[in-house]
Amino acid sequence: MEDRIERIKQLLQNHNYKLTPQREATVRVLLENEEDHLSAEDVFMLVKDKAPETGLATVYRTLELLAELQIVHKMNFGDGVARYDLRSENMERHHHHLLCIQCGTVDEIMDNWLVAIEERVEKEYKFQITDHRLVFHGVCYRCSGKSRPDRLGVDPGLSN
Amino acid sequence: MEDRIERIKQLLQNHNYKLTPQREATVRVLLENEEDHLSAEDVFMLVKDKAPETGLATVYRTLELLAELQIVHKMNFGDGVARYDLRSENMERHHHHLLCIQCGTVDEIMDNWLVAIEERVEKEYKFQITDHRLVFHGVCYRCSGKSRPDRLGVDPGLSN
DNA sequence: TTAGGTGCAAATCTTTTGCAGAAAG
DNA sequence: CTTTCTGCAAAAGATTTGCACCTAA
Repeated sequence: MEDRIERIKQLLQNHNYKLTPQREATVRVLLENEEDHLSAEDVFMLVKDKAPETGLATVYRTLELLAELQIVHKMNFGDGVARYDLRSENMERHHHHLLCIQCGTVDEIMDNWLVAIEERVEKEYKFQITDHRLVFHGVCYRCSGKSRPDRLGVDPGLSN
Repeated sequence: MEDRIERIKQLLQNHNYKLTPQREATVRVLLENEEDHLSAEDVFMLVKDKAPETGLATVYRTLELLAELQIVHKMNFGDGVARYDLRSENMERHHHHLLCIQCGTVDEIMDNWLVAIEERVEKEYKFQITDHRLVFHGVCYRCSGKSRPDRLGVDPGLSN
């Protein structure tokens, strides 16, 4: 937790940005909700708990900044708001989403199944890949009354 | 062309919707630009050529309707506008996107590479897939000064 | 005839910006 | 100090909605 903040602080400073209290609060919120895909408004409300004087515009600016520095991912699930999530430091690009069309939950899955496909795309389409976004739409285990799949790991919420 | 319109007309009528001139013009625009990924505003401007009295709100309403009926795909490439494209009738779900981070062009590729992956997701994550969205971000053949890859087919524009 | 559609303008919602006043390094 | 930030309120876009008037089937 603290070490990750420290690392992000370094990253900011390397680019001549300051780690203000507002930015730190924002980063903490993201860190504490790594499992979720928060909208700017979501983040704003959570940030207000830590630093009540923070303005919404600042949250937007911070999220944009963090996305530029590739500290967070900005995503769009088609519900009219951008959603943000921390890029966890190891498994970059091995990270896809399951969007439930019934309850709207977004689960994350981690796999590197696309590696072979990426190679083919690069070759056959002369396209130099830097990133990808893969979202499966469908019905999640909750909505079809199944137990939580082992692959998803323990239910979120308590860590940090 | 005409037969596809006829089929869409049937589909609408099956759901108690009418094929008004405005809707027909919208469908024709989508049909004539199958290769592209038009925004609502784009569609609106093209529809005005065919049916000048049409309002923007109607275009939005039509696109939403067509998306509900799964006649078009509504997509979000992160540039702040929704983009729409006809679901061509056969190769459903075998259809991905290459988004160039330099020129912004979106190319379509067709492949069923994900079939095996979908099976694993369904089994290992207990997730019943209905659809997926796969976008590769990177640099296209144009921006890296290469020739058009064969796999992409002839340059668009003239068909129908 | 009548349920479903339409255009227009106003309303909503998300995100961005201008600016004068802070504050981090 | 000086450059970078911040809050606020206003602006900008995209999309939706209310309403009185049409029109496809």
